[in-house]
Amino acid sequence: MGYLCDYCREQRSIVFCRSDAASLCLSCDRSVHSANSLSKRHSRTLVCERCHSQPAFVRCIEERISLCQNCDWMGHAGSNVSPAHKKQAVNCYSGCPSASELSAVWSFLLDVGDSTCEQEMSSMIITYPNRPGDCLGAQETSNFRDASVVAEATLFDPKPHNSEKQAGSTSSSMPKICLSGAKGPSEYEDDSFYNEFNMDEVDLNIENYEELFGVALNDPKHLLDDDGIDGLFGTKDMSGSTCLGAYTAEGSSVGGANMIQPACSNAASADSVVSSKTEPNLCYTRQALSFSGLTGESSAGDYQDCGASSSMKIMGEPPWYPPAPEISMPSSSRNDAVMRYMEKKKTRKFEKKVRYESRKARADVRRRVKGRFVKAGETYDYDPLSHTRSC
DNA sequence: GAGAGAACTCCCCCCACATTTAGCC
DNA sequence: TTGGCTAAATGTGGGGGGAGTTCTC
Repeated sequence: MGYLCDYCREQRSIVFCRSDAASLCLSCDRSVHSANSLSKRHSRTLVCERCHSQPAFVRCIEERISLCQNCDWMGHAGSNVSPAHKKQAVNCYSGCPSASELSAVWSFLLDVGDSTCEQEMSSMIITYPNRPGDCLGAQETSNFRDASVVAEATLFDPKPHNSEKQAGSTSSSMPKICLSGAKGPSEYEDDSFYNEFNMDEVDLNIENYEELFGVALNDPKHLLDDDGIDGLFGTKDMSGSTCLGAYTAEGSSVGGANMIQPACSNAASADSVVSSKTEPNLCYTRQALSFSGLTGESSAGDYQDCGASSSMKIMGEPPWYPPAPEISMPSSSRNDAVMRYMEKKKTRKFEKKVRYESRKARADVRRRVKGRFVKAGETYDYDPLSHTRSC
């Protein structure tokens, strides 16, 4: 049993939201991030199953565990423990994906050729079934990032295509995308593949989570709040578009350019609104569905940045802290993260929409008396330009 | 447990004036 | 139909203060 959801504190945390620096269960994740358009942009991924405090960026097939960059490094590259473990990249996602969409995001963990893909997918999140045969071979493992290339090319090419062609020499044994629709590998060979992502067909019912992940939603906490203000509990609008994130691999033919785009990287998300506005996500939009991801050439920091590293750094955490056997993250740090999450939840509001920047620019330099504008030339007690008071 | 008061939080309102919009010719 | 002119409406941010909530005794 891992850590409990930072929000409901009842369910096991499954995903990690970097913007909120919080680990959430799936139902809370959906509840929280369906609140408004800003929260929908939060990039989430699986939570590291070792430290339970960082977003997982890779999954070790041998150990059947999803790991963050740090734990992966400490457990593999940084030690003698099976550095050649088969690994697969773990995608990020944003928005309020349905169960089928979520399964699509993470389905590369499964062998597309396996007819039980959907079945396995359903249990993947919870149990992480050991499927050594599903993943990359040892050769591919060392270059697992290429899998993202294939995955992305397969995902985003608007036309049916041969993934092997798209992937080039590395594609022959690359895992393909398996959608939760589980119609079989042939699904990817025609447009029906993308029909899976057609918003008209996307099931946004939260019940899908229960169907897919077996997460009980009976807890009233999972219901959206009525206040309509707090981004976490506000709007009941469930009709927002779904935005799934996945790794964007460098060299991808999609988008027509090689892009080094740390999709999940952004300035530290001390404020989710700001981070959402500035998040340089590279979104490939097809209807209402968009993907973004990491470059295959991203540095370790880039991968780390896909998770909470930014906020953790802001909190003064060293980027590479050694994990403890059971709890790698200091409890104080975790508490800090939870505190930040709660604080943000408390203070989050809909941002004020500035319609006329010119007026804002003027207001920003207008002199005031007790907050009120004063006529030009009159005495004032506050000058925004000099931040001084004249009387 | 109930009530009173203090402490705290939230949010509306005010101001001047450049800009925008609407109406008229 | 288009352009020019005028008047009214709009919107911008910091701080005060009222209203509501929470906490303490």
